[in-house]
Amino acid sequence: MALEHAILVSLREQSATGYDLARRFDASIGYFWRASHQQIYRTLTRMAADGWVEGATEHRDGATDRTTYAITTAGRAELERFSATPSPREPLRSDFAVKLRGLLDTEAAIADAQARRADHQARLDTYEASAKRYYPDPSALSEDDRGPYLALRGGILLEQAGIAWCDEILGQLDRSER
Amino acid sequence: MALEHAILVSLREQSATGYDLARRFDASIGYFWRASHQQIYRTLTRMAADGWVEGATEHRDGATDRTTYAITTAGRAELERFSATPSPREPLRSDFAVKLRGLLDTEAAIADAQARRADHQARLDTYEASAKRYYPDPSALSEDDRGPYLALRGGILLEQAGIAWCDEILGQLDRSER
DNA sequence: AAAACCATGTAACTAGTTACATGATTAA
DNA sequence: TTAATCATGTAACTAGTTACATGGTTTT
Repeated sequence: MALEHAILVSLREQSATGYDLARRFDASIGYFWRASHQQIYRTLTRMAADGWVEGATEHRDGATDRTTYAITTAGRAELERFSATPSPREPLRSDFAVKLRGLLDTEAAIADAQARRADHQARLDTYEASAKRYYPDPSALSEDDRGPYLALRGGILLEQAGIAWCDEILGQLDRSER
Repeated sequence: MALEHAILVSLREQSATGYDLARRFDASIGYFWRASHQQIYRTLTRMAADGWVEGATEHRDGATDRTTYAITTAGRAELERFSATPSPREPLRSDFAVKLRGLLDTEAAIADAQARRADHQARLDTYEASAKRYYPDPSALSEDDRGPYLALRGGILLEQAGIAWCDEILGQLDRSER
């Protein structure tokens, strides 16, 4: 399970509250692993019990208590163990491909493909802006940047493939629709 | 949830036992939606209760009873409803990308990328063989073949993107390793 | 004779989603 | 003064995984 590991990766970069993590999971690390705040709080509690993270609670008058989590030595060890373990391939589950496979409603499929294309394009734009901003010269990356850069490249390649797929679908279905 | 719909798509093509479906989920429809036999039997029971499929049980002396499921009118209606509903984008969850993002062990990452590349290549070979066999002339597809062909094309494009990603990773990490 | 395949499940567990809930602080 | 943001959760539910279980039939 990688939610724990995604959290560890993020906390290694910078300690954070559950709330901070939830926001990071809306971008950066969240490009590769989705998680809701409910899940994050639940998982942080378990990780603290396991000793992978340590929470420091700050009482603030008026405002809600705030717990900032930091990665522990055991957490770092776990990340190293994870890092050395081959990752299983993610099981593929695509509503859209299932729908295409059983194609019944061409017009709906066209609308769907158009919406997906726009979504892919929007993400691609985000990723490319990130790449340009943080890694302007990929041939001269610092050691710390290589991993994040390559992860981002994966996102870019996947979005591009998604766009190419939508274009093929639209090409085929639009033509046969007329 | 698309497991029900993947089952309906498959049963619409041909009625089947749970066992048959489980095997189909190792190939064809399973290229786009993974499911274990346990999940399939459980889901078929619920779908029968919902009236989307109908099971006919055959008692065979000596051998285990066998229930063959067929899609019902209600099941077809549900498939049409599904077909007309925009599909949400699948939430992205990649162990491998998380690992890359927090890159700690370059050698392990290289090994991982090599294994993934081989896996992508193997699937790509399978998909391309399927495409060649069943849809030798994509410019002249029958109406029934358009959906399955386009779904397969999605698989092909995704695997190609996966291979390209692995190659970039290996290019970067191999170079910096030496 | 052993292995693979046919055929169907139960049980316990882990992961993820959806809905609901609370209450302060800061920016428009 | 209204909306957005900060901050944290509980509860109920749905989906998926892992381990275990049974027993006949066909192929090597």
